[in-house]
Amino acid sequence: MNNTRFATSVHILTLLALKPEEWLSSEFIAGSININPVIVRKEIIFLSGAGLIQTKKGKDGGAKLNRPASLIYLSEILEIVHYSDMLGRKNLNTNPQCFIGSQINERLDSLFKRTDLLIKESLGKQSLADFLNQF
Amino acid sequence: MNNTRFATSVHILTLLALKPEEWLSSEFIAGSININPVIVRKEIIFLSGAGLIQTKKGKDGGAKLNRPASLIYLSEILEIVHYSDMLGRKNLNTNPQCFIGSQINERLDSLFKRTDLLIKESLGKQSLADFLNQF
DNA sequence: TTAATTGTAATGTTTTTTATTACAATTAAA
DNA sequence: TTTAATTGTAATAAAAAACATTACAATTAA
Repeated sequence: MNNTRFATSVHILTLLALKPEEWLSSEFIAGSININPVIVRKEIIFLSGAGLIQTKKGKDGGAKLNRPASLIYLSEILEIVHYSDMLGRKNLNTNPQCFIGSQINERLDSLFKRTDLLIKESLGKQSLADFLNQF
Repeated sequence: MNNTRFATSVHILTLLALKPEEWLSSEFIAGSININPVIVRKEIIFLSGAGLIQTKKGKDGGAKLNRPASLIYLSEILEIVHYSDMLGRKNLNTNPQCFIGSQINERLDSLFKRTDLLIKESLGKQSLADFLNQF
């Protein structure tokens, strides 16, 4: 993947972790990341769907953490933003009549999956609180 | 990253590893991957620049491995395609007046670098020959 | 009743990635 | 010497992905 979704989600959650009692608005969060509030709201929907945060509509609404930052792991964030195939994309349409072309995507798949798992295991040891404590 | 460069390079090298004595043309290789030959030639330039393969111009020219596949590691390929920030991109332009916004990219950088290193170490244990042997 | 906010859709813009065309330079072989 | 095949390279086009923007209904608090 080559987008900013992981960085954006981590940023959102770090802000929420810093003020666990407050409802932070998408406008405020967007101002910290310096991106459009709609992008933040869309990302927040995923985080909320995964149970990491809760949101409140209407005046003085916003988002806040649903559990302590010490119980939120970076691996969860990675899963929420659908990161996989960290080593890139495969060439679809490889030649089915070629010995290599016909099988390479299965082999790459296996390699990619093992690599993704390695990263997830590593991020599974790092909590949002750990991350925030580095500031 | 969200491109096919790693997959393409591995594909090229796997074909070369299968026929270590032959000069394979970009046209032939492109036919196996099913992409444009110019893309293959461009990728080959990087592989050649890194010393993994050699090329021969003119009629009956092409590319072949420069060392045994058992001495080529997947980590080298990763480096050649300039993969880094495997966890994605950062939001540049974060708010310098925000406690989080002003520091998050340093923290993410550190996290991203550690993650990249982990992957490189893992791929450093897998040779091209190992990969080909799975076919 | 008003103001602030989320949720969502629709559309537009920018950036990244891949493909295509073209051709000079090189090399092998007829 | 001529021909054919090939790399190396540039320039441009097309396609895909990512991000931004606008708009507004629904909701909520004050």
